Amino acid sequence: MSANTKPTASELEILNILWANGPSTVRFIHDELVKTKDAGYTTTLKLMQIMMEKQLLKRDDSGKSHVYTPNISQEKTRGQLVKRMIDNVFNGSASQLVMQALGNHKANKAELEEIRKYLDEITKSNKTDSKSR
Amino acid sequence: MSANTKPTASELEILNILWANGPSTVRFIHDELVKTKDAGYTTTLKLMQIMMEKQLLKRDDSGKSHVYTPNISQEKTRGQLVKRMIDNVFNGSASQLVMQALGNHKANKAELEEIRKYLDEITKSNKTDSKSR
DNA sequence: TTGGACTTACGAAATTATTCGTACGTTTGT
DNA sequence: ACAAACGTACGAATAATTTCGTAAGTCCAA
Repeated sequence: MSANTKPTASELEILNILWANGPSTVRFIHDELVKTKDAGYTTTLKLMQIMMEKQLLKRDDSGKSHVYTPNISQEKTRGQLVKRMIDNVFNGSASQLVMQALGNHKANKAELEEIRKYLDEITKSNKTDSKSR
Repeated sequence: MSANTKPTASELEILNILWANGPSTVRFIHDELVKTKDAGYTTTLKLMQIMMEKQLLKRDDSGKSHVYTPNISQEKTRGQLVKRMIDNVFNGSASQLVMQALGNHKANKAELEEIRKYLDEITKSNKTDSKSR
């Protein structure tokens, strides 16, 4: 199902806006984009057309302005990108990545608690399931 | 000091080999690379020459074969890449990344323990230091 | 000493990603 | 009705990355 191409950096910017705001026109996306970077309108348009071809986006072209929707989920995309990073940068060790992320960023107390809770859940389901990986 | 260019995917492969094995010749790097992908020898050579220009590598060209050394640390590079991913993919939330990484990968018990220990350390130093970030 | 194996240097092709100009159609306000 | 505003399509320039062919130097064994 759906697309399997890795989004480029620019494509990811567009996807982020779509995931945050729901289905949008090129105009809307572009107005969001120029808040943080320079870009011509047709550049944004072209990018989104290419993303259509790659099946990263779907669109409804029944109205005057076309309305675009992501064709890949944020969740799945994040998973792919994280996996790639674990493989390419951390030699396959997720925990190395985790510790790098924690050490780097100085998470606040609430975040740390959230992570600990999550860790407890995983540990629990690991205990019942004797064959850990 | 040192380089600030972001290594490309191919460059990262080379850096990984160097970080794992220490200073190496093009021949050694290339032999490692072809274990996992197709590549011509001069392609590897050229890549490493370009990495020299970008100051990602240093080299000793006193001997017959030049010996290359990374000019950026694995630690620092990992930090940059993780930061970029947190900003671009996880809207600045390190804990989101952490949980994605943990949920994804099914870390084993030893890894989880390691992470928990690390978490404890951070929590402790957070407690003494009243102003958490 | 000479030829083969090995090396570096480097230009340039191939590939991929990004940017933009221009043409052209539709809508809208006057 | 018509011009300005706005929208899409699309070819092509530019830029960045990756690949490779070819030339030329060095080393060493026969």
